[in-house]
Amino acid sequence: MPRKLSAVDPLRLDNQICFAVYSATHAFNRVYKPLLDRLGLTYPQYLVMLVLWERDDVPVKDIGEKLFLDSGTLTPLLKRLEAAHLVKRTRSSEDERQVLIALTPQGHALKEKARSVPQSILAASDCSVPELVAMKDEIVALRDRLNAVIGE
Amino acid sequence: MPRKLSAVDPLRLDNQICFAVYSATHAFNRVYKPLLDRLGLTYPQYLVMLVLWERDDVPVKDIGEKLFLDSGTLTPLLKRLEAAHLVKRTRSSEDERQVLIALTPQGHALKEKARSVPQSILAASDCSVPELVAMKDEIVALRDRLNAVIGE
DNA sequence: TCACATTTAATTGTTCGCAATTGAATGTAC
DNA sequence: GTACATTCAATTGCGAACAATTAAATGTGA
Repeated sequence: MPRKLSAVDPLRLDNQICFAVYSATHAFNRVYKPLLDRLGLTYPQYLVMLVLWERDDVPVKDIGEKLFLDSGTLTPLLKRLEAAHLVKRTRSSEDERQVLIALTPQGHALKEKARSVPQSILAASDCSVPELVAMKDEIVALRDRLNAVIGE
Repeated sequence: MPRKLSAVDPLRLDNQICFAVYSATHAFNRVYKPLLDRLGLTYPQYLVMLVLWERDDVPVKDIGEKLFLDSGTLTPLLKRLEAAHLVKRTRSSEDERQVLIALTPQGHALKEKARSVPQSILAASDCSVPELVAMKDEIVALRDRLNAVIGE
């Protein structure tokens, strides 16, 4: 007995892993929204803050490499973070092409308010930590294989 | 011997499954770009066409429910598809609140040109079909759990 | 040294994505 | 059958995301 044709149709929406990933991204965004509203951040801004909380006083390029974003996205985003008094943008004196991004005291302080975010997300995902870690590793591996192809 | 602190820091970028998903979405987008350029479509437009190739003459709302997008996103996107002569937008006579989206002959014909896309993506992902299907199912399950929380 | 390439951010223009609002059509309660 | 609520698409405004270009600073080779 042949399985349903739809189960193997390569153009069927439900068979696309890319759509699974795409729609999961938006689902995450919607879960994050109320949590990040309290911090006054959007999700991409939150990602930039995660990078800076690990290490700040870094050039825009470094942030871009970690987040896979370019200056066309980051420049206006960082200006908004600066307008919110969370970061300071300073042109490097050693290499005047670079703009260094440093946290303000408020930017540092916001980390404390952000500590509760990951566990809220964990609760919403309704999934064990080991399961999530395994999924994350698989998705990162897939992403890296895709990115490898782009470079060709 | 304790494992590295960074391995369990919940605010560390590399520990965030949401960032894995977010960055994988962008990686997919970049792989799709050259393929979809040949069809004259963006990735979200391609998703809409996938929906319509399964069944057309459907209201905007139905497309939105399948793709988790609202009219604020779809209305301008569908107008661009109409300007490209791929779809026709007609207000329903039975319920004048609805706008029905139907494929034009060119819209139908584009499906043939799109058939090669999925296998190019499969090749780029450098992954077996069963592995991809398993990942897709896990991600969809996670997405649905996240979406369930949003409705609360 | 001087021409040339490379690096880095910023800018411009187009397309998503969504919240909030609007306005018209439809459904429901009384 | 008239208020009232609901549904549906469109609109507005803002923040990404990215391609393409620009401009300034730096590096390199002859």
